[in-house]
Amino acid sequence: MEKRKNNRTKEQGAETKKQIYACAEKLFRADDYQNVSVEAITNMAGVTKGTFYVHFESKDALLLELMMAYVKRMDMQYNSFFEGLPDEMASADVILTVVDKIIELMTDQLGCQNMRAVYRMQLSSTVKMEVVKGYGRKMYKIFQEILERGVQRQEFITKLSPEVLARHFVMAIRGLTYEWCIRYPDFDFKQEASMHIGLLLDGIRVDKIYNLVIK
Amino acid sequence: MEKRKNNRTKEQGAETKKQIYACAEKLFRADDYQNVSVEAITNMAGVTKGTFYVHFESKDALLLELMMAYVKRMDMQYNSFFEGLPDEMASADVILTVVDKIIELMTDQLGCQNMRAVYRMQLSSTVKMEVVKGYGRKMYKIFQEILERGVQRQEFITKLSPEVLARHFVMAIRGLTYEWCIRYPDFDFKQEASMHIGLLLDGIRVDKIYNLVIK
Amino acid sequence: MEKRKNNRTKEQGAETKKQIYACAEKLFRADDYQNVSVEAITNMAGVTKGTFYVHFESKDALLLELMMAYVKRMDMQYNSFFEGLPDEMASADVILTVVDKIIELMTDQLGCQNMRAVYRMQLSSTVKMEVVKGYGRKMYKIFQEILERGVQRQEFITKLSPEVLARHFVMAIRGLTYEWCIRYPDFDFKQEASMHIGLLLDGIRVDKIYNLVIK
Amino acid sequence: MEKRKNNRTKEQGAETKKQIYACAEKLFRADDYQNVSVEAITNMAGVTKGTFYVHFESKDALLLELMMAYVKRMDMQYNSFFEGLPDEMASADVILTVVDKIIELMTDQLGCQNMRAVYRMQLSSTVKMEVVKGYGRKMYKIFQEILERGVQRQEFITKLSPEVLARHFVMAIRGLTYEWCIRYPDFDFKQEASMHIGLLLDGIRVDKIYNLVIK
DNA sequence: CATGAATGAGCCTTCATTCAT
DNA sequence: TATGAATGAAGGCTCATTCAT
Repeated sequence: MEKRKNNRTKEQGAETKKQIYACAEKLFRADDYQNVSVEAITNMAGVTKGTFYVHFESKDALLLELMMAYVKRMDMQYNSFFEGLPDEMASADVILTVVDKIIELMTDQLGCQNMRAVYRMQLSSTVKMEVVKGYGRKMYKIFQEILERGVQRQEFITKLSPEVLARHFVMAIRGLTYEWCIRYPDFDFKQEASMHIGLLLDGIRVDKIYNLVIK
Repeated sequence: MEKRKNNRTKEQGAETKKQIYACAEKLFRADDYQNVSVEAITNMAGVTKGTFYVHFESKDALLLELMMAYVKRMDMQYNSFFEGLPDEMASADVILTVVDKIIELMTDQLGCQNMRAVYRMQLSSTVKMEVVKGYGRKMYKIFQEILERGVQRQEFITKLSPEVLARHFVMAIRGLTYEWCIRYPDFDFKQEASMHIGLLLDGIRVDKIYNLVIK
Repeated sequence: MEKRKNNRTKEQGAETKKQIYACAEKLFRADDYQNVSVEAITNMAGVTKGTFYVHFESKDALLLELMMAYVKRMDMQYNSFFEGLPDEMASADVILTVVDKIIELMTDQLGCQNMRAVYRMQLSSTVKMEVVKGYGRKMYKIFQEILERGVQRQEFITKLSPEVLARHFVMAIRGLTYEWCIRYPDFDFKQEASMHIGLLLDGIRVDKIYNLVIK
Repeated sequence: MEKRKNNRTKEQGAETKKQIYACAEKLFRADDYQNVSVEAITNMAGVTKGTFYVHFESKDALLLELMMAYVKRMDMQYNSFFEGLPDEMASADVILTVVDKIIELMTDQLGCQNMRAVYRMQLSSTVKMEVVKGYGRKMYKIFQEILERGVQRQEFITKLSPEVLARHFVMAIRGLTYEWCIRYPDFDFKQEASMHIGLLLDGIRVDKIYNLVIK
């Protein structure tokens, strides 16, 4: 009898934590981390401030958990999306499609405010970078793979190694994301990214070069 | 006699303001805007809080002034450098040289920590965006001008307008700068920028394309 | 068991609020609203400033509650006294008796200093007028009712409507109260009020007029 | 030569003081004393804060001067107006006309905010009452005189002495003024005062009583 | 007489966090 | 697990007043 109670209590506890978690996410998406108070979160979650501290060590700890989850989730999603693409697809299209997906995920799942928080954290020397540092690692690997294949298939031509190129693509994505963060909502993330990555690709795409010369 | 007195008090006032200004800059460089209190600034400047409000309408107003000064200073320097370049220089080289100069200015005059502060500020929702939006305007104009000329001289070929292209070059610079800020000191800003901008140029440089095809 | 605990904490909270409330009242009685700081209140109440804001949204909100309580208490007491009066009593006497009672309540239950505080508050532009405006509403209704009945019973004769007349009686009471507040203790509130209201009644009392004419 | 200079300086000084004075008056009329800052006054007067303290010991001192001047001016104006009325005018009309004039003076020359300040001061035990206390003295004398004459001419009939009656009329005026202060701008001071004083007069006017009985 | 920079005490309010229950 | 009262440090800002010039 006691056990059952314990289980139920635990379940309820987990439920409550999830609730808080979800509300925090919603609020962080709408406003800056610093402007979202614990009270606002607990009010939305329908619990008291005390409860918050039962489940989270601090506001910072919550943010950390949140971001770790994001990074993990994003990375997994990039990857599974990438792996789902048909092998015969043109490498340039693969890159453009993946980029599109990445932006879609950021826009829909993270939201601008959250991304902003991540970027701000990276610029704050104080904050534990470890968590956030992992961010982009998967993206880098994917780009590298695609580029490598593209070169092998002679779709791409370049003097740079796939590793170096991949780094620059990731940098471009990061730069665009930064732009999105500071220009939101007056920035069409998807379109600008397509164009920008398109530009980078133009320099290495065999087909484009061929086309230009024919003309 | 009266004038001199007046001048002297005025001078002192300006001095104090500068002092506050300088301390604020130092502190904002080290920490986030929101975490720097007016009191911290005035303590460092050796004045009272009241004095702060003699010279600045609010904490926000100070930040605004600070950022405007940054933007203005940088913009002026880009420009005077650009105007000093010989007209007959190849457009691609002009771009690469200007980019080099921009990086040099940032590295030598502002420093990474300072730039970091600017970027952090831009990510703080507190700051009125209007001012920040002006940032890079000069850079943008310069790129636009070079690209336009390059197209006219048939050094560049592209389906995009010079305006759009310029925007993307500026974005690239910004992205690289962000990268520099978060990777410092493990990031060779100059080299990475040259390579990155080089990649972007590759897609529009007539000479490169020609070379590739010949081979 | 859980409930009792909850109740106890709640009780303590209510207790604290009351304590703050009482101290605020005391201080507002002694000095102007603007000159009483939240800190002064909390110091007196033996709590911290933070606690204040647990129980009251703002200093203004506290004042509002305070005033509403005053108004409500007084109004209830007027009313129950009035309703206890015999129906057959002469209307002029009813008015004079009610006025007597009103003065008695003010004198004995509120006290001059308190009334002073209320009047000072009403003169402070800070306070939201809506609440204050309600003040005297009950008194007004009572006067109106008596006057109406008096006219119907032909004890009173006047060209003015009971509503208008009632308003003027209320104003007279308020004026007298103000006088009491600033002249205390050199002002025989009860006597002066009787005389003053008597004068106002003289103009509408049929019996008085009749008497005068006979003579 | 020195003297002339001194004179000129003095003149200018007086001018400046007047200027500050006038601006303070304007601002106090528009807003509460506590909400009008020294800076606001000096800004409007086009002088610096330092100058303010050359001419006035403190903000309070300025208010005091202002009020003393008001009281004096008002009293003088009541009086000269009253003395200008034709001797043969009916006493009731004299009272009504004088009351009208009093209200006019308050409305046009003092303004509601100023009056409010006076009334608040009277309710503040701390403030030096001496100055404000004189307020109304002249008014009382005028009423007394009119009432006395009215009784002598058998226009008024009452069991009360002119002194006592006069006191009640003054109280009524004060009450109405208080009402004006707290109800402004939703209070038609002139009309309400006419009506109210009319009511008081009704009880002592021989003509009115006569009229009623005839009907 | 006039300036205006500087003061410093004070104000209201916020908020992450603790803790007894 | 959940509550909610209490904390206390901090924060941005105001303003009457002083004083050297």
